[in-house]
Amino acid sequence: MAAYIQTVMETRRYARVLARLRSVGLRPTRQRLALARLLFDGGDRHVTAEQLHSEALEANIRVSLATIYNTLHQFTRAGLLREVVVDHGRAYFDTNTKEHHHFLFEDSGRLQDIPSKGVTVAGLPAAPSGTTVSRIEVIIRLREHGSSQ
Amino acid sequence: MAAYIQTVMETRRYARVLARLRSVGLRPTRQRLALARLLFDGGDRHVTAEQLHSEALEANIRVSLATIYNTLHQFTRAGLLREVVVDHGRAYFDTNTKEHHHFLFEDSGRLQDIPSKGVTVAGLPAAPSGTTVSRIEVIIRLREHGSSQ
DNA sequence: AAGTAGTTTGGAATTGTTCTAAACTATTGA
DNA sequence: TCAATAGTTTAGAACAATTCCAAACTACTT
Repeated sequence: MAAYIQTVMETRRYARVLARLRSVGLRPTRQRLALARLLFDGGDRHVTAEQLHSEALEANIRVSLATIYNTLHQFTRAGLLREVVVDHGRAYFDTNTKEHHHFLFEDSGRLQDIPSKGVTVAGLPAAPSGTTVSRIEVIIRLREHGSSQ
Repeated sequence: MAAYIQTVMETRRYARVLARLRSVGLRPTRQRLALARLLFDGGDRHVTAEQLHSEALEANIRVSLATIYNTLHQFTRAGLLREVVVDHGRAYFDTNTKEHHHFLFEDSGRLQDIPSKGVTVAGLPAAPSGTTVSRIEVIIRLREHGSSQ
């Protein structure tokens, strides 16, 4: 019985991802489905390409790094992911696409979400003419105590 | 007379940079003095290593790219510059070290200062225990109208 | 089942940056 | 003023993250 429910949920989850991919014009290939599962089953995450690649290999999903990059960018374009830039040299992809901000632990490079709820940025000048604001990003850089910084 | 004043100002500027370098334990070498002049004579700027390198070569200052990188980092450590991360793959160095935020023109990658004066970020949760805020960064990403984005 | 258009892949290429070891130069102190 | 020495600069190699490429593969259509 529990197993049955499990299966139903599986199927539903599968159907959802599948529909999502289709709706943005991406074929639901083996690789994309597997990566979508790694990315979206479970809470919000911040991953790098390398991280996702290792995870995939550990889970016995054979994917090339090139495909990881392709997929991350396609998902980002499709609005399933959001790219966060806090470290030149390394791109993070955030599975939380809702408006929110970040704590950045400078020592480890780790990111933590700050829900946008309640956070307000006031007193900003208007966007220069000819432009529109595409996003406001607030990053709070943190230093760990007692570390050699 | 004008020429004389010019010379005095030159000398003063030189003395200032020189003292500044000395005070942070950096020898005032030919290269560092020349780069300091390129960086700090004139208003606030956002430069990449490559940009500064080209400028130096154009101004007939023979410096290697390695030295550009060394110098930019040393100046940053000394508090003469501030590093801004908005683009993975490219490091920007900002000659404005006062607290302030940035407009980022997404299409061109150009940065523009927003004076911190008047800008307030409210409603942020406290820093996680064991950490202190080292800096709050606000980046307003702009999309240019009529461009192919 | 075959055709075709979209995907995936390994490996090469590219880009920005750091490293290295040798040559050079500012500073110190005799 | 000169030599010693400690800090700098440099070209080029090495590196890391990412993109490009052209060939092999696979999902979808008919």
